[in-house]
Amino acid sequence: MSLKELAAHLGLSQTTVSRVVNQSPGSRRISPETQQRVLAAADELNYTPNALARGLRNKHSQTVSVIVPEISDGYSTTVLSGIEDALLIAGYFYFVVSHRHRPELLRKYPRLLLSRAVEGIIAVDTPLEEDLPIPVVSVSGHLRHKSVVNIELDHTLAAHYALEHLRSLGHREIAIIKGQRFSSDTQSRWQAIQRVARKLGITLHPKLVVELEGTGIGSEPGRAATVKLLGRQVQFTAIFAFNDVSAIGAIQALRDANLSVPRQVSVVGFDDIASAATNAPALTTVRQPLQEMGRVAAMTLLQLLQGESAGTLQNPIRVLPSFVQRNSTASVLQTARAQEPILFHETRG
Amino acid sequence: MSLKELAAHLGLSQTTVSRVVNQSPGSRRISPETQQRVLAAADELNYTPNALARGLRNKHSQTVSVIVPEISDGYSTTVLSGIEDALLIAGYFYFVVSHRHRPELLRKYPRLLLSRAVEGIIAVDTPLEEDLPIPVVSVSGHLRHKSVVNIELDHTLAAHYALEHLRSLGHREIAIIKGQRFSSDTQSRWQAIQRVARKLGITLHPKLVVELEGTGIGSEPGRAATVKLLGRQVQFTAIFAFNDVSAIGAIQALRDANLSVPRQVSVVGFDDIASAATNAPALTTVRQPLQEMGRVAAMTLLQLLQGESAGTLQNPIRVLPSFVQRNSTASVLQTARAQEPILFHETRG
DNA sequence: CTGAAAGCGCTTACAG
DNA sequence: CTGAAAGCGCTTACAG
Repeated sequence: MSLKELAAHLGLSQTTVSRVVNQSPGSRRISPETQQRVLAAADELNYTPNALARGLRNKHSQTVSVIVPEISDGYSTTVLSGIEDALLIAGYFYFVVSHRHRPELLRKYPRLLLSRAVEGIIAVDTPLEEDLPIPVVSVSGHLRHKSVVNIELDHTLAAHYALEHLRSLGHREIAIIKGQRFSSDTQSRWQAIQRVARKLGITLHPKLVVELEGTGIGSEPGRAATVKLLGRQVQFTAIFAFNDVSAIGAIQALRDANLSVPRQVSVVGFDDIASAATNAPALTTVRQPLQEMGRVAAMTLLQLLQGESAGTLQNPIRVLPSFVQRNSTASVLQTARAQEPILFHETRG
Repeated sequence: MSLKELAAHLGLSQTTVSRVVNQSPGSRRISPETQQRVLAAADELNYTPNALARGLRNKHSQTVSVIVPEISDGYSTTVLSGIEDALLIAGYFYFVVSHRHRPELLRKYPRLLLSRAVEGIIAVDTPLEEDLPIPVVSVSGHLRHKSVVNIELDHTLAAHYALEHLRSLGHREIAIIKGQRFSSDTQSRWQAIQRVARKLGITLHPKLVVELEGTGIGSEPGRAATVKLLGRQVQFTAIFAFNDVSAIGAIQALRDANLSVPRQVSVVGFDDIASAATNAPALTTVRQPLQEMGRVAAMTLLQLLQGESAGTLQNPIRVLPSFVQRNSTASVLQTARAQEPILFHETRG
């Protein structure tokens, strides 16, 4: 059922019918009776305007895209659920694409999306190389292009929560699991940790710093990093992990090495994904307000599409972490280690 | 950069340029030199065809939609990751919408999507009321419309895995947590459980059957159902939960009631979402090949879009579960209960 | 080997 | 108060 057919059916012009179904300005002067007739017929004949034609004519597609590293992880999807709320209310639909850290996908997706006439892009934890001709909002992406508005967590506060918590529990030998090189948050989080550690008088021994490697998903990279850490034979009583999945992996590795969490080693995660609360043990973690970050990102993009300039908005837009204390951390005084030193190298295969 | 501009730049007609950039049949007879010139210019001037115009003209948008109950849960997103692989390779993009079990969204989304000219829909665990004029593939949706191809798990085998496992461990008093009324899998899974229980000689006491209630996400509904179960003061040594998140909730409720899993109560989940393995205790569960189900759904939809008729395809397409034994189940002989009866009503508030 | 022209389904400036 | 016509950016049947 096209507009033309509907108009023919009513004995009216497409112009008139278009005006009333869209309640466009021009519809103000159309007689109420005609309006009723049109609306009734549109409803009865189940007329739905063709969004392709409308988009072509109006030069806007009411479509945006969300680009994420991986659709199946808890991080991206929590952000997505926040994005969806704001977007669908505004009448926008969105394409989801995931690049899985593959450089060729990162390169070609922006162009592909442009050819799909998306009006804007939300990039989640994704480094976008080129400066795009459409508005971009970046969540945890730390992009420095003019047209990009960044939504960023306050990493200093985040680091403060975690390190101060561990320090107050008596931990001094704290291992850090840094993020993968390709993860946008890795640098800023690591810098914040160094800054805060210095302020708190905590020394970060280089041998107690490992980084996640590879594009593996789930807890595997965290497990591998922790195995490597244990292999270095340097004493530690706590681990601050880059994110919850790697904290979960770290706990697996510690358990495999017969180290009890939190009795012998405390572990702090990051993100507070859904499974953090149900993990064994339940994860003490720095919570990112992921859903809120998604909602803010979507609302910001909507503003940009409304014509707001990226320059006039606050940029970056900061969001605040919170701290969730559960069962993966404990006082170092209560650990076995306080009684008898644990020789980590004993645990090596 | 439009086709018209590109053509003007080259001193050629739109027809010719269109033919070569699309390598359409007509391009066979265009001189190699012209082809080279066109391709070079297109590349240099960064020409990207307007997908809206192309879709309007060709009557296909190269777009489909995936409709899920909830974007932020592990189930939908694992299916989504399987869908994405197959779809993007074929040059299709997809809109994601989530209905969150809200009837008005379930009613209006199909129309909205139709007006967006989507060529097909993949419905994940979602009941679609009307028969749509485009191909629909349903994952765990159990839809019975002519135009719908269903991807369905073999629920009989799934029930067999779980119940036979529990029976072999000595469990006789097995509680069942059924799914929410609105969940498409609820009926078929429950029927399979009854059938298999009968075959295995297991009696399902009506008082040991509870159902998940409400649209709450995460583990909360499973926890609430288990609290209700405990309140009924009927003896049981095992729970077969509708899915992993409710199994996780059940374990929380049992722990709150001072019942140890698996020492006093065994719990079997369903799905094998990512957090099943890292839960405390790690979940014994019936695994659905969710990613494969997504991939099969996408490939099937692609076939239908290629003109294959739903009638000629196998329907439903069955996929097989597998069984993953972890630490949430144990032999009933080793339980405390074997020595001394546990009075569940003692645990009530 | 190449092109002029029609038409996909809309919206809107212009006219009456 | 209503409509005829142009045009958004494409593709393709038809013509030469």
